[in-house]
Amino acid sequence: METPEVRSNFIWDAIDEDLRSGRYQSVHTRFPPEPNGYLHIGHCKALVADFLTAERYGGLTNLRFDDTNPAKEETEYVDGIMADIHWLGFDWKGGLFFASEYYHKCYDIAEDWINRGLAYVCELSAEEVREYRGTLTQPGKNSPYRDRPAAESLDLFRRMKAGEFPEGKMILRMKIDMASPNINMRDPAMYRILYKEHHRTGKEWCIYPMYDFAHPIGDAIEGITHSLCSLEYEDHRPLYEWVVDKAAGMLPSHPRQIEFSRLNLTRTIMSKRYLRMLVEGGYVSGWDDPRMPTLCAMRRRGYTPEAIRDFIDRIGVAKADSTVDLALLEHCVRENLGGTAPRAMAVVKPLKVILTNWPEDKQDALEMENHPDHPEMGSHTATLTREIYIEQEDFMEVPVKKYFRMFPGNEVRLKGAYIVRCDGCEKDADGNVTAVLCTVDMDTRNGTEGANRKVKGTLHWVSATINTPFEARLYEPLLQEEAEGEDAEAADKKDFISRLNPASIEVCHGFMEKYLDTAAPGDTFQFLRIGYYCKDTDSTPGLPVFNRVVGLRDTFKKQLGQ
RNA sequence: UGGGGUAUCGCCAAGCGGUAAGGCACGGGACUUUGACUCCCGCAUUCGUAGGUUCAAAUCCUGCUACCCCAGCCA
Repeated sequence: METPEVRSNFIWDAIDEDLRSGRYQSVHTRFPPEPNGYLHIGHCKALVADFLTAERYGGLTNLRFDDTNPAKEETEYVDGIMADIHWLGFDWKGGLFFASEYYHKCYDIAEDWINRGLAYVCELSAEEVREYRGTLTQPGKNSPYRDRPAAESLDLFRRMKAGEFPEGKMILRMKIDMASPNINMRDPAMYRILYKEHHRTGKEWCIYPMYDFAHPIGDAIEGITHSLCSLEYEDHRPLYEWVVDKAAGMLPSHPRQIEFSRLNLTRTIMSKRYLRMLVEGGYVSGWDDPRMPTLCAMRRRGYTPEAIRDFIDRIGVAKADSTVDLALLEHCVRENLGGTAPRAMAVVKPLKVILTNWPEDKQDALEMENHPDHPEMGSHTATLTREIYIEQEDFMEVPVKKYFRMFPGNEVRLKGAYIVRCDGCEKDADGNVTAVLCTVDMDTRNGTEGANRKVKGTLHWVSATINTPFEARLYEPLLQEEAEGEDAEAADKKDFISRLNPASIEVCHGFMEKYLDTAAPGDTFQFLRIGYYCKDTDSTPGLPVFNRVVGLRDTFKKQLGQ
């Protein structure tokens, strides 16, 4: 066994240096989602980076919900996110926390800063604050409230907390530098008034700390050493440092923020805002609709945690903006499933075949291996009868060139059974093929000498009398058409919806082997030639539902120029 | 036109002064009771660009260019 080489990255290089220089003695990370939606594939990159980084250095990772905006957050998401992290195989050994647990600490620091002249209550309106902030090229100007006495700010701040003022009336601001070329340093807001019930603290507070204040404080309280985040926070880093510095006396650690590029996947919607629109607009059945790029949806669709982690491992971590080809994700899924999923036969789009020389009542129980490379996975029985179903696409009355499945005059092998010759077909009044007629070569039963004869094609099949009907859902992930043209980014809600692939779901009524009756929700099988299918965890008793995870590579279609 | 970043094969990504890893995709071939899988073979004389330093540069220096992020009382 070769030990897969764990590739280093620039973050680990930086941490190696921090450890070498003595800046830190250990490593402690945190994964800080805001509970305002479910985790999607894009979050996995940060999640894996946080957990694996700590693991690499023998440290721990905290799960901290960044719940500082009660207007958008809900308990449902907290529970969902925790379930998803566990499903991926990670555990917050460092502990479970909520930014809201630090409200009191944040408040104390705020009062301290007011007293030290580092913060002040500003009564400018939101519009005025924007005007005073200046622009990208012009410096801002000081708020007229900037130099009010600390005692005055303190009094106002306490009354803000007491609920004496309406939302928007005033905010608490850090006193940094209104002329800074970095806009984030122009006296950023620390606290705003919000009469919203918080999913954890209820009505206890009517003032809530902003991310730029609460996040570094939370990191420092928890003793985080390396605070990993995405690139857009790069110019918040000086602010992060400022907050940690000013609060140093009241907090145990001085964490370091390191940024890396977030994951983008070709044609995949990776914005919580848009995903929320799909859910709330009823375009999908929910966050776990198998067409969604959320983890809960991918799980339901049959993606494995192993495949996703392998994918994240392969894309690497760097600082360049990048968009990873969806094909890589699908490759990882196929590779993982190909080696582990039991094989089974099911016909998704059935076409009846009558074995004309097969006795009416004859049943032949054939042994089918569960996996060609893993004998230890055992085998099961499939029963051949006079009438069977094959896939519609496996028969052509008039074959195209290089077609070596079933057509009149051609011989094919029924997987694990016999070689049959196609003699013709029956049609209805409209000319549609209703049944195909074949003759079985009785000397070619699987396992006998005669079976060693070579034929070009092999087809999967299901008995027409001994089977279980099921519903196959061929989900395609919701993908966006590549937005072309100059106005590509001006995609408003309408454009966004209209650019989604329309035929992203196809429901088929097929037949599967009895063997599949024993499948448990979540079990995935490779249906011969037609792809990987997962028993839907959402299926109800009765008609079983299998979702397609991902299709097989189809070189056949390419050869035919389709 | 302020500030912060990034530029290595179609897509990711190693490389950290000594003469371009790897994966995906793609092309060709072998094998095949899944046209899958597997297996071979091919795929950057060149690292955004123009100069400079050096025996030697993707790696150092300088100047350009392109793209991304920032003007929420969101995170």
